[in-house]
Amino acid sequence: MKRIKIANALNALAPVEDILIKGWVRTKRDAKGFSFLELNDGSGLKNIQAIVDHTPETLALLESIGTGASVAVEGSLSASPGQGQKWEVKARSLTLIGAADQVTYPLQKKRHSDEFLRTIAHLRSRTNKYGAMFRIRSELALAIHDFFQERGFFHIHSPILTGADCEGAGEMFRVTTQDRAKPGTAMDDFFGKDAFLTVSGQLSAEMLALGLGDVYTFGPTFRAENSNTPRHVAEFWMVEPEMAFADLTDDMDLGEALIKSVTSRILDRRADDVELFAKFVDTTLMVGLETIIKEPFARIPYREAIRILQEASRSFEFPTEFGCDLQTEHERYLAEEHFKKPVIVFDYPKEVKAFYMRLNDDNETVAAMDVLVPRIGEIIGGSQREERLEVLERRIQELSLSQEAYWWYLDTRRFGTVPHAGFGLGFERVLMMLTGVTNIRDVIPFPRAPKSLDF
RNA sequence: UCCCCGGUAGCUCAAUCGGCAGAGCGGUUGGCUGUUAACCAAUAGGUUCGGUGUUCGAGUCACCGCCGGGGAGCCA
Repeated sequence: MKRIKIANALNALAPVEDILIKGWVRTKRDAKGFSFLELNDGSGLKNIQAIVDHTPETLALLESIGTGASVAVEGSLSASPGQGQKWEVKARSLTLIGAADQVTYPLQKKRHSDEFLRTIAHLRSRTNKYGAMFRIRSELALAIHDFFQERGFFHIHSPILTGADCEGAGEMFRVTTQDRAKPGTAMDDFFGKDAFLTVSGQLSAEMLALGLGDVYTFGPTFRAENSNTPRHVAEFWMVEPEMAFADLTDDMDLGEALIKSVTSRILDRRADDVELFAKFVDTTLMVGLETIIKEPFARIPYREAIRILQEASRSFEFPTEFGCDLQTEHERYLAEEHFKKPVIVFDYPKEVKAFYMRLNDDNETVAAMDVLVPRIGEIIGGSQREERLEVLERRIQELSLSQEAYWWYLDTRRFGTVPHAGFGLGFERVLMMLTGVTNIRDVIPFPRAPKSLDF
């Protein structure tokens, strides 16, 4: 008989005479003459309850079946006389697939701390919370692809290995095939030059956008920064759309639409999983998500943000003068206290932003924009790109960067340049936003961070 | 990397002034029961993160290190 997934079995409209389910035992309760087995196969949050009548054979089997064991149950899907579930499986046969020793199996039938579960990341997807998390994670990835496909964006694969530290986004991991114990130069290495893991797919995305029109990348990104915070990991996933013939307003419109779209999609498709987080992780989650969907995001120029901060009734540790980058405390004040909803800050001083961002007519600011979300902070960072060859060359010079290294980048401004814009969206930070989980290490199955490379 | 807090049973935590190392949950055993993180009873379970030191005596005090959490920086 073909196995049916538990999520589908629980959705049945009528009783089913013959059904086969397989899953892991979440809990076993013994009654007089029979036992209850609650099974979960990961297909959904809800367990299915199986009723196993005691016979000499099943009693022997049930001895070695406890929390964590994997089993197969064949029987009939029947209306449950008990409270709490519509359907249950009346077992005709029970098979033990893999036992779990009750003394050493680390997952108990009770709540565990996130810190402990992180030490058993290989097993935590068997808990309600992490099962829900990784189902939401999967749905979010699909939601992002659908959002862009519906708008005619092409999904491109930007390289993960990159040749030089010219991506301008922080410390990089070096990739080498050389033996640490033997001396050798970069010339002798695999690529004949230094190689690194990418910190951004943006430059590639720009090149492709200036040929395909609208594109996006969605891939792993690596930062070798020694960041020890609940918001940073060394390996994370980033979504980077890039649009030709677009300006900063188009960019902000796209970012806002994307966040709104994926939020409603998750609430629609993974409602029960999100509900778990709303119930046990952050009781204000639903209100916040409704606000994100319904309310237009606030949009203010950087100068206005500075003015708001200066007029704030509270004081800040860091200065709030024109030219200062916005600190975490400033971003949180704007999103959480002042606007109480997502806010897009744009037109930043050129000094605090990257060389490729388009210089505004005031010669002081660039067409950059950050989307700040309550509780999370920066979730999107983007800009209109500098499309004017002379201005771009001057900016590269001002920042003492190498013209030669960017020859191909500059070529696109040399031949048929067009205004274009894009941004980077932190995939894990969206998951934190959607679930209320406050540590980024708990939204990715196997987090990589300084001094942490297990599993 | 900097600042603050923590590390005690499988898990979550307690232990007064430096004086016999405990509880709840989980496990095991037995009982009860169409049960819902079932219930009742009994029971086992310890290198108090590691090292060095102070002391008659250290879970407790000092120093060094490791690990975890929170805040900051860097950033998505």
